[in-house]
Amino acid sequence: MKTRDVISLISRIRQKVNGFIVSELSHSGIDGIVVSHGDIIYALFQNQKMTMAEIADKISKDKSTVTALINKLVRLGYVTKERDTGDSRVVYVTLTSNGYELKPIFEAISHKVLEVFYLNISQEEKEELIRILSKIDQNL
Amino acid sequence: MKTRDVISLISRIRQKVNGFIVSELSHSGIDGIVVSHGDIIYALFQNQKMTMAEIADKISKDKSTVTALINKLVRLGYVTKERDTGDSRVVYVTLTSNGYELKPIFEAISHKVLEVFYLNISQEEKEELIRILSKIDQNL
DNA sequence: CATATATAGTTTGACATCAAACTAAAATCA
DNA sequence: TGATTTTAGTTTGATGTCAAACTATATATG
Repeated sequence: MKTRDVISLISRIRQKVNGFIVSELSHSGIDGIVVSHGDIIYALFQNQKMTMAEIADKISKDKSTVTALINKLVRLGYVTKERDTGDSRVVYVTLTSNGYELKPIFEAISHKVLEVFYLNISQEEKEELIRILSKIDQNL
Repeated sequence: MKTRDVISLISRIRQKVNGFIVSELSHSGIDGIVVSHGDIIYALFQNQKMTMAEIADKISKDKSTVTALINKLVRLGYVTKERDTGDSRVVYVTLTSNGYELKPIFEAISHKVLEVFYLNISQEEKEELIRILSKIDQNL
């Protein structure tokens, strides 16, 4: 019984975290963005310039999904697309200044989420959790 | 770093498990069903007769989502809907015989998923994992 | 009792998501 | 070099998902 429970538990936690993040974004006046958009922006903080394929790989979404997500971020003014001059199949995505301005907000939210997430969880427990989850991740 | 990782880890595991389940269902000749449908059917194995609201609550989905999911399950012949004779707002959902026939298949898949999921995870680790995840679930 | 409020589900519109088909360009290779 | 294959992205169609508006019925309240 516990066994099957662990999967619902994981689903539920993920869903709550996503809800939490979207709600926090909304509180910061950032609307119309879902976690996948956040993942893309987050990835671009670390990698100024990424191709569509790199983004798809990074956020584990289908490339056609990424097309839609990026088009929305373009519409919202957070990123721009430009074709590679050498290989014109390739599209590079970069943050606009509006996009960069999200960084401190994202960091604050990230911090806040983890604060709630890890409330009353000791350092040993955190490490144990990540260790076990990593093993499971590799199993699958 | 590890901190934010744990959330991607959880998302990734959930995604892999979902993919695994859908793939297994497909191997058993059951197509056009996603995990949410599975969750509903699973819930109905334990509770022969449920209202739409009960199902929504059980699988943590919006009631309008449940309307769509149930309509699909009706179309596929796995469940039936009928209105309460007393309170005609209420709709009861029950499994058809076709639906019941899924039970052994679901059990086999559930078993198989957990076998892979928990490969090389000791009993202590399982318990520790569930204990920590339950705390996190309550934090959120 | 009549009006107001609450409740159960459905409908509608928007959007994330995927898979499959498609387009265009690059790389391979014969 | 010309044909084939591979690669990067987009488009299209289907579907799950949610929130908000809506319908219909039941309950509460004056």
